[in-house]
Amino acid sequence: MSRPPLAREKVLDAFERILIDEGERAATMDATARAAGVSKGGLLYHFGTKEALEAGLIVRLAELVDEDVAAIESAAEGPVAYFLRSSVMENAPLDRAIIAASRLAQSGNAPAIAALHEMRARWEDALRPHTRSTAALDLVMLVSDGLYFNNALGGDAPLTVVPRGEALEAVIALVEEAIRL
Amino acid sequence: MSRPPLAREKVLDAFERILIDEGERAATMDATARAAGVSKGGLLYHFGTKEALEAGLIVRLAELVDEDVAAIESAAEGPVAYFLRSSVMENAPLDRAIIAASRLAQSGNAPAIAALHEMRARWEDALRPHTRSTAALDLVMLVSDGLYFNNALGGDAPLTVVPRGEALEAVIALVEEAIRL
DNA sequence: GTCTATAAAAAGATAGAC
DNA sequence: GTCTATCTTTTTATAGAC
Repeated sequence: MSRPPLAREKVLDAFERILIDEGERAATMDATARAAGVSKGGLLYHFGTKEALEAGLIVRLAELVDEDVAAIESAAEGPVAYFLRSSVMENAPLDRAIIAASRLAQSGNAPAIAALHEMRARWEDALRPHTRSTAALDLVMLVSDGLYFNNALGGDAPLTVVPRGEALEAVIALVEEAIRL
Repeated sequence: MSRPPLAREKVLDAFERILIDEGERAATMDATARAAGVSKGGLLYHFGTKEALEAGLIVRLAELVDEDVAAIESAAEGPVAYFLRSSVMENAPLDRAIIAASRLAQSGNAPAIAALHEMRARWEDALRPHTRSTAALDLVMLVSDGLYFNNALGGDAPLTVVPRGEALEAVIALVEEAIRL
């Protein structure tokens, strides 16, 4: 696994950041190049089209999902609690990749939609053995979705103040009670 | 309350539809005019700027939220069950307005963010008397968010197959058990 | 690998005819 | 109220120098 060129990663970081903070519309190649500190020509050497730039982000997401699923399966506190706690956006690389990909998905970007689908399927597979019924698994996934996508909506101003700390632990306790095997 | 001009409503419908199905990027004034069956000049008579067009959508959302909160408060089956069941996107006018507004919110559109915040606050106020704790209210809101925004992501291809029918009822039963007063 | 220059198309908006 | 024509700026992309 060779280290990718630094400029390439900087471009990808910038593109991701603009998608998250300012939305799909603002995430132009021009704005991305400027934010990455390279010229448009420089960007176009690494990503020849906008589609290639978007695809670069999806590849990054897929790699981070691999790591995440492994962490869920081996969590000491139990997969469900770990999964819900890690569903609160912490600005971690995976969180950022998910939000950026979901921005692309909303414009109908097929690879982004497929990658998010697969991510969800893998989470479900990892959690299924730890829930007592389909409804229980659905409940866990829905709460996770709520935690993620609520905070993802507003950029600076999240749509809602998602429960944190004590409040989050209380919700996790309610869910664990409801789904106990 | 006088009936607004037909062309104006057609423009708003078209703008909303493109935002939902194709995303923020595709929702240009040109594309909106074409989809509404009017010329760009015709559109600009009703909405002089893109900002005005976006504001028109937010006004529509606010009106639909008023109706929805009234329906929640007077639901025969109980506010929580009604609220969760109606959180599954049914392509109703309110659902469409929420998704369209959330597309705008993701670009940092301040009125859209404010309107979605207020909507959420009003839902919480309506449901609070019917939950036994803050955590219980959080749980209900998170499940609702999960139901909404998951289906909202993909346009044609929703991110996940949100539980419907029997499966949805099972989740609602789990939640009602967990939050019982 | 990275740059400048530039082309071709699409964006938001204005002016004015009907 | 609705249209066509036009202007300006932005966006994606190409060409070719360094």
